[in-house]
Formats: sequence, structure tokens, C-alpha cells
Amino acid sequence: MARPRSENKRNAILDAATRLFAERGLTAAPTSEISKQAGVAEGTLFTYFKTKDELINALYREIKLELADAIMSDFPRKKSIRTRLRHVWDRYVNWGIANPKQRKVLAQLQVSEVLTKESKDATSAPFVEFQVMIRDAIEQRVFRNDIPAEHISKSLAALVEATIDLTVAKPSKAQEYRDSGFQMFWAGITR
Amino acid sequence: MARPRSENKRNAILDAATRLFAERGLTAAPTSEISKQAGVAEGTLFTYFKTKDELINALYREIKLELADAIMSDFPRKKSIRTRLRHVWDRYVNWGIANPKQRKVLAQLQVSEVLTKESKDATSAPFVEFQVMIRDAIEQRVFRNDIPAEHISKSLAALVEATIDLTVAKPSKAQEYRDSGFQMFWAGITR
DNA sequence: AGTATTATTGAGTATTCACTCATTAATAGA
DNA sequence: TCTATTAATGAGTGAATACTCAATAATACT
Repeated sequence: MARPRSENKRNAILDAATRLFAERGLTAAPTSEISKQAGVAEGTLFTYFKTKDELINALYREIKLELADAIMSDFPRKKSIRTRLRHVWDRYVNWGIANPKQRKVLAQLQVSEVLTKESKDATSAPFVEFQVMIRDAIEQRVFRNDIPAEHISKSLAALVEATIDLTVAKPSKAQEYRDSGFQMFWAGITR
Repeated sequence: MARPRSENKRNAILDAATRLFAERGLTAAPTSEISKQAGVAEGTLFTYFKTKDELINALYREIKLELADAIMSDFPRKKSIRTRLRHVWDRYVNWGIANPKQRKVLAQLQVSEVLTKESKDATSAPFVEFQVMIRDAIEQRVFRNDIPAEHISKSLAALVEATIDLTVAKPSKAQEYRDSGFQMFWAGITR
């Protein structure tokens, strides 16, 4: 019994924040501007997010979960290790190319000092299935056994990011980079 | 005929900035605090750097050139490709582990919107010898020929950063990570 | 329809901070 | 030693901005 909050407004605020953070950076994007672009009063922003830091943390979760969803939906559980890895690789690269603003914001958030441990923890859950697969692959001797599992998953992410960076700089070579990146990764971890 | 500027003061300001930027982030480190920690008046900071942005750009160049020096000094020009790559790999990893604050600042600067094109360009010069080596290695058929040169150097950097991250989280496995990282990289790019 | 509750608004506030500038101190060269 | 020039100082300033709050509007529930 009361007036409900609007999911639309919340999303509009997060969208505007994404745009402004990507264009100007976290601290150069004032809450006044964010609310203006979202089409709400500045006070409204603060009923949805108690502080600017809380808005930033919420945005981080939102983007990370979108990314997780893009990667892990339709995950081909029954297919070979290589196919599953290639699935993750392609989805991740495609998401990065299709969502440059979100990616830029993520990069800023990850080096900022405002993310709470809870926010970071909350986003790791969707990736556990992937982690398990890596461990299995090592046990099944598909991968070299001298590389720790955490080094493999971290390297996948690092190589994907490198690949996206190159593609953003030279979009015409997208296919080439996507393939050569994966070849490199696969050759690096298998026996 | 005048009072000269002091190299010491300039360095003290850059050092203080490094510490504060690493601990609090670029915008949460006020010039008042930076000058206080550097042991100079706030006005003095502005005789060495006209604006805060200029200070940030100067710091970026300073750190990048230190890194370049750490990597490229004693570069074993006469040795094998593998030895030279391993030299770069080890030096880079060691620098990252030994200079966590500088590394943190670099990460923040690279995603910030304040770096000028000149600053970015100025730091690429020391790495040309490395780039040339990559191209040679491809021509000499030491590396696979389906990976563009720029993808190889970008991947080296990406994998080194991943390796440093892991090492910072688990210092006891430093040696293991350094080795497995390089193995992975080498296996990924050679035939 | 009536009411209690909560959302919405935007002008206002307190604070923070990059940068200035008048004054003083130091130094190089004559 | 004298002087011209520039560095050093730090209180002061104007602008920006995160957040508040009193007034108003919308909505769910009875």
C-alpha cells in the first residue's frame, strides 16, 4: 500500500550512468547530469541509490551479470572441452565488441576504490561452471599439467581482452583476431 | 641568473602522487594532500606542474619509462629469440611485483580520460626494438604465421599482467606462475 | 472515495578542491 | 656585494557537486 518504485526509472539511471561514465570517467560524471540524462530529478536518483558509490556498485553488478549471461547462456555442456572453450571465447569477444561502453565502465570500476567485496563476490557465481570445466580438463589430461587452473582462466580473460582491444582498433580484422587469439590460447594450454 | 628549480622537489611531488593515487585513486587524492606529503607548499606543486592533469601526464611518462628501462636494459640482443623473450617476460614480471603502487597507478591512468596523445606516443619509443624482434621472428618462421605481430606483443603484455596479478594474490607461488605463464605464451606462439 | 504511504521534485546547503596571488626567500650573474 | 629574476609560501577564492528536505503527486489498499 504505497507508491511503487519504477523499474524503468532505475534502468534509465543506470543507462545514463553507463554513458556518462564511459565518456567522462567516474568522477567527472556528476549526479546532476546523470539524473538529467535519465529524465528524472536529482533527488530521485537518491531514492533509488542512497549514495553515488552505491549506484556505482549496482552498475558493476548489472554489467558483470549481463556479461556472465552472454557467455554462459546456451553453454554446450555436452560438447568437447575445445568446443566449450571456444563458445566462451566467442561469446566474450562478441560481447566486448558489441558493448564498448559497458566494457569501458567495467575497466574503470575494476581499478576504482569504490567496489565492495560483496559486489565482487556476487559476480563470481555464474562462472563456477566454467571453473569446474577447467579443473576437469586438467584431470582428464587434455591440458598440460604444469599450469595451475587459476592461471588458465585468468589467461583466457586476459587474452580475450587483448583481442577485443585489437578488434576495436581495427574492426576489419575482427574475424582474424578472434581466430588467432583462440589458436594461441588453445595451443598454449594443451599438450 | 635566477633561482633554479629543484629536481628533488619535483621527484618528491611525483612520489607523493604515486602513493596517494595508488591508495585513494586519481580524483580522491587532492593536490593539498600531495604537496603536504611531498613536503612543499601547495603553490609549489603548481610551479612544477601547471595543472593537476599535467602532473598526471608527467607521472605517466615517468612510470612508463622506468618500466621500459627495467625491461630493455641488458637486452640480450645476440641471444636466441626464446632467450630474448624470456628476458622481457622475467623483467616485466619482476618489475610488476617490485612496484605494485606504480602498477596500480598505471592501471588507473590507462583508463582515465586525462592522458594526452603525446604522453601515450612518448612512451612507445623504447619498445620499438622489441616490436622489431617480433616481426623478425615471424619472418624467420620461429613463430606461427597465422598470428599478427601486434597480437603477439599485446598478448605478451596481457599474460604478464595476469601473471603478476596471480603472484600478488599468492606470492609463495611466484616462481611457478612466472614459469607456467611463459610456457603458455611460448607454446601459444611457436609452431 | 478516502487514506496512508511512499515516490518525485528541485532549490538549497555544506563541503571540497584546483588554482591564484601578494609577499617573502633564495640564487645566479655582474 | 648588489640586483634582477625566479622559486616558495599558504591564506584566500570561485566553482563544482554530493546529498537534503519540505512540499507535492501518485498509487495501493480498504
